[in-house]
Amino acid sequence: MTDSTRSRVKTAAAKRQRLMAAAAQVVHRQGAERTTIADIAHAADVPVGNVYYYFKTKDELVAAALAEHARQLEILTGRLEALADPRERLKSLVESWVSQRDLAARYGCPTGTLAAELDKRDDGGLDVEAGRVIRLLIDWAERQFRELGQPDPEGLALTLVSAYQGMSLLANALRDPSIMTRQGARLLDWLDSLPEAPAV
Amino acid sequence: MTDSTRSRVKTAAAKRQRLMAAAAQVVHRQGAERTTIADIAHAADVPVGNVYYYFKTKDELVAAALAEHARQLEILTGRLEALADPRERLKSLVESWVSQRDLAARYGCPTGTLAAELDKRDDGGLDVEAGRVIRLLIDWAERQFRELGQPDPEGLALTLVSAYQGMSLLANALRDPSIMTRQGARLLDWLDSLPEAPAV
DNA sequence: GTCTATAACGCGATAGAC
DNA sequence: GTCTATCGCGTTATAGAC
Repeated sequence: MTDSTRSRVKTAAAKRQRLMAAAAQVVHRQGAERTTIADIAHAADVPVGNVYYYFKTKDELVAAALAEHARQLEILTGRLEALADPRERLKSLVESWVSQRDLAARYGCPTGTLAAELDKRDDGGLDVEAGRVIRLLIDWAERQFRELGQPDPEGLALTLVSAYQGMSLLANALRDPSIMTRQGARLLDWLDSLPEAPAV
Repeated sequence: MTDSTRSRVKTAAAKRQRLMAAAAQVVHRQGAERTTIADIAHAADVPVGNVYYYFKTKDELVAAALAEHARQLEILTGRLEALADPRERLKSLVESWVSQRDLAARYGCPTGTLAAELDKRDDGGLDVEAGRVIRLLIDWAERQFRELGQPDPEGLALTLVSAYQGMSLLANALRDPSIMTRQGARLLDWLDSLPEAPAV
């Protein structure tokens, strides 16, 4: 590979990455259906017609947005692993949700709203892909509850993520960020109330 | 008003009602954006071009779908008022959610998914209207918690509706109706655990 | 590899015959 | 009051110049 080739590849990869990030952001704000290729191209500062060189269809761009959300989630959980106590990891997760309250009140949870939208389709497997991204979060939470020695860690993980999706949707529908703060506080109390090693 | 006029009016009103019910159903399944006027007209068995006689724009049809959901909600809560104990009313509400688990797993909560979709717009006031329908449910639940003598009835109502929206979204995203059953059971336990008249 | 011009299509909305 | 034919627009996707 020559230098010029490498530089061209690097530019192409960078453009592709810019398009992925732009797709994630614009789709979060406008929804997949209302977002046009031109919207994403403009946000990524890439010529409109050129987008098809990187993504053959619009659905591929939506899939890219999902992958970008999955990447962001992995970055977040990766940071949380630095904490020694799984309970602290979970509480820190809740706190990061609350810190995003203004964004959630305006556009909802990026993955949750996208999953809901894609589930209205009968074609393609994009809806299944969205479910997989949400599963990543549930599975991570389940591992934390298991480490805490909780019975039914999957049920607890489901409850936690369900609470997050619910409070995001309500904060969004009622345009009220304080819902995130108030319900987040309830979740923190709940996590604190769980016994360290419950009787079996 | 002559007999013939009344009969014409009655037919027109009936057609309008059919269109409202069809809009609610089709929009729930396909989402507002993917639903075309033709889809609704076909479901209501009304000639396609004739729809505009009853609803001037597509947005008016979406608003009609929201109104239909509000009407269904009032029918449900009206039935629950027959129960003497507010705790039983709330538990019965949860049970009705669980009984709709297959529909929720396929298309989510009708009002919640529609609200999330409409909140992606910056125009019109349809998103605010969707928030109002969700508020109806929260306010009703709040009255029940207040009758139960609970402190912070609004917070409890928010938690309950939030849990419903969250479990509906997860059941939908993961295509798993058993999530409604399991999280519904948790909600019933929670309602049972609330003291009748807590210390002030 | 990059970008422009345009084809092909589906949709909401309207005009006007019945 | 009812319905059909059609316009105009915005969109995805492609063909092909550079």
